[in-house]
This record gives sequence, structure tokens and C-alpha cells, in this order.
Amino acid sequence: MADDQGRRAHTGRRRNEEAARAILRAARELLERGDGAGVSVDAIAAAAGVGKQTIYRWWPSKSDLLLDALVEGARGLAPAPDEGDLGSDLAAFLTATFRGARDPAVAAALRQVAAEAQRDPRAAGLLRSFTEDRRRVLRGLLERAAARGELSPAADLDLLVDQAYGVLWYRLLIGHAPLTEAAAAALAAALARQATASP
Amino acid sequence: MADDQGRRAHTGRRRNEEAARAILRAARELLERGDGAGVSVDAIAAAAGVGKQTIYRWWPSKSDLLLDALVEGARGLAPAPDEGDLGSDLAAFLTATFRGARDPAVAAALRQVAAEAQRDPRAAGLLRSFTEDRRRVLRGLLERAAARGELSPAADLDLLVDQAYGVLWYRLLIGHAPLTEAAAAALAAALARQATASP
DNA sequence: TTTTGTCGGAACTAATCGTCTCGACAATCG
DNA sequence: CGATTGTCGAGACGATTAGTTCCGACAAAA
Repeated sequence: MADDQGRRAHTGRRRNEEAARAILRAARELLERGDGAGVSVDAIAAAAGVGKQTIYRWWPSKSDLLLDALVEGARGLAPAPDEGDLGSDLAAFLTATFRGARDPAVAAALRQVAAEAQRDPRAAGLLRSFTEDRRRVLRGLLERAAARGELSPAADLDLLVDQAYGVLWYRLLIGHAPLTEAAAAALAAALARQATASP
Repeated sequence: MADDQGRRAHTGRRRNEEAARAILRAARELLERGDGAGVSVDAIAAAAGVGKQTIYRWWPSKSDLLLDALVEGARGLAPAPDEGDLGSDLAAFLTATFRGARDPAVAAALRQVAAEAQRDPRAAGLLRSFTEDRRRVLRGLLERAAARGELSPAADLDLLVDQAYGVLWYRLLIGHAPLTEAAAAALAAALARQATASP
């Protein structure tokens, strides 16, 4: 567990990783229990039995903390399948992605970070790199299908990625429809039909 | 300009509609000038030369005011074309919609209302009815094409609407790509291909 | 002229993020 | 061992903001 110790001389008390873990755990629990309302840093500190200063010693801002809680909650959902067929790969990936975003803590963190990104350029940058990572995974899946000759030459990979994640974010932030597995499967089928259709 | 006067007995000073117009105008100007940061009610009141009380006499919350400024800014973009061809109707509608959302004041209002909707259920409801209206317009366009037999029986109209507005909101809120006319045209072509492709 | 409700202006409450201070404590160095 | 250094929990503090309330002035109707 102690792998990133600095190599320079270091005197004084060491940071307590247990405190950081307690903070992350409290953040996830509050995000999960939060009834649509935002989670405050004070509430996280109180729930973790920790001073606010300790939070800001580990994370530079609330958005960083929420994004960390997010990444931890979404762990294992990253890899894109590669079974050699666009339709099934896309269905598997979107189903897993929708399922991850349906987790209450993950959904709340995504929504709160997205909300803060509209005001705070720092949060906007964080969210942007997070989404870029996810885009790259899906784009890789599509590129493999294109290399196999499964896609129409008219297919626009970036637009396909926008359509997939667009539906996810749109439903997540507006809330007019749920992120069900059926919706993921239908979206995968629709995108595969579009990508393979001749212009 | 005085068309919605109450019919009941009314004593006392009348509300000054000029003040309401000044407030809306100030809100739009601040949204346009705002550098990504949010617009505060105090700033709007000061810019309009108006007391905050006057703002809250006309609008129950900041979100209502922003949504009003939004609707006023997006006026005239509502109607869906009906030229009898799915491809050109979709391209015209999405181009006009993207152009409307590219207006700085409209974009800022959309982003700020969306951000507040993640915390405030009242703002969420407002945003939901706004988006429902827009969804209905696009859905009507698709239904007319379906009635003309232009769509594959496998086409899912609501999913198509989700994809169109999904790309719009995703780009608007994440900011990884602009809402250009070229993007609108490409999206329209892609959705038309998807909707007409046989399963 | 009196009553009634809006006007601009400003003080006020409450929530929130992030900074700073405090005494206590732990780890390292001399 | 003892001094130094940096983290700990706890909380005060400044800044910002949404929304409420009070104030004296004013306008429109009774």
C-alpha cells in the first residue's frame, strides 16, 4: 500500500492514508444517500471524522475529490470488449457503461462534477480529461471494427462516440429517461446499423 | 403591451413592465459577456438598475428568469420544417437548433440552468419541461417522415431524438467540440442513415 | 385624501468553498 | 533523548451567492 513514498529527505509526521480512505468512503456514502442535493465538503469532513484541512491536503478541490470517488466507483468498467464483432462489442460496452452510470454514487458524482464544470474552469478541465479517456476507449473499439472492414467508409467515428455518450449524459443530466440495459442495447443496435449502412 | 391585466379590483401602484424588460435585457447581456462564470442575481439587479425584490416579484427564482431569457433568445427557432423529405428536414432543423444554441447568451443560460437542475429540483422541473417541448417538435418531424414510409420499421423515434439532443447537450456541457453547422449536417445525415437503414 | 401595492436600495439569513489558525501528536534527525 | 518538521482534528474566518425582509418614496385607484 506504500508505493508512492517520496525519495527525498522527509521529516515530520507522515500523511495518514487511512484518513484519505475514510474521506473517499464518506464521500461515496453521502453521494449515494444524497437526495439529489449536492454534497458539501463540510458534510464529507464530518462524516469521515476528519478536519477540512486534511481533505484539502489530499485533494486540491472538491471536484478532484468527487472525480476520485467517481473513478473508484467505476473501476473495472473501463476495458472495451474485443470479440471481433461490432454489434456485440458495442452492446457489451454500452451495457456495462450504462450500468456503471446507474450506480447512485457514480451518477451523483457525475452530475455534481458536470454542474461545477459549468462555473469552474478547473472542474471543466477535470471533467474533460475524464470524458476524453472514456471517448478514447470507445473510439478504439470502433477503430478495430473499421480495421476489420465492418464499417461503411462514410462512418464518422467521432460522431458515433458523441452520439453514444451524448445519450448517456443527456439522460443522466435531464433525467427524462433511465439508463436501462434495454436502452443500451437499443442504442448499440442503432449505432451499429448507422455505422454499417451505406451512404 | 398591456394585455394580461387582471380583471379583479386592483388598487395600488401597478407593476412596471419596463422594469421587467430591463431585467431580462440585463440578464441576456450579462450571460453574453459572462466568461464562463455564472451570473448572479445581484449583478443582474445592479445592471438593470433595479432592486432584487423587483426581480423576485416577477420571477419566483433565478432559474425561471434564466429560462425566460433563454426562451426569448431562442425565439423563432422553434418550428420544424416540413418539406416532405427526412434528410433535408432533419438537416434544416438541426442546423437551426445548433445555431440557436451557439448564441452566447443562449448557451450560457442553457449551461447555467442545467447546472442548477443538478441541485435544485425546481430548476430540474423547469429544464425538463423546456426540453420536453423541444423533443416534441423533433419527434413530430420524425413522425411525419414515418407516416410517409421513409423510416425503417426498426427505427426508434425516441432514441433518435435522444441522440440528436444528446449530441447537442454533450457538446454544450463538456465543451470538447463546437456546435458548428457542419456538425449539425453530419449528425442529420447520420441519423437519417440510421433511421432508414434496414435492420 | 386615504389606501394599497410596487419601486430602488440595502441589510439580513443561510449555505457553501476554500484558507488559516490552533494545540496535539508523530516521525525523523542531531 | 530532545528539537524540528509536518500532519492531525476542530473550527473560525472571508468571500460569494440565492432568496427574504425591511425601508422610505411613489403612483394609482377608491
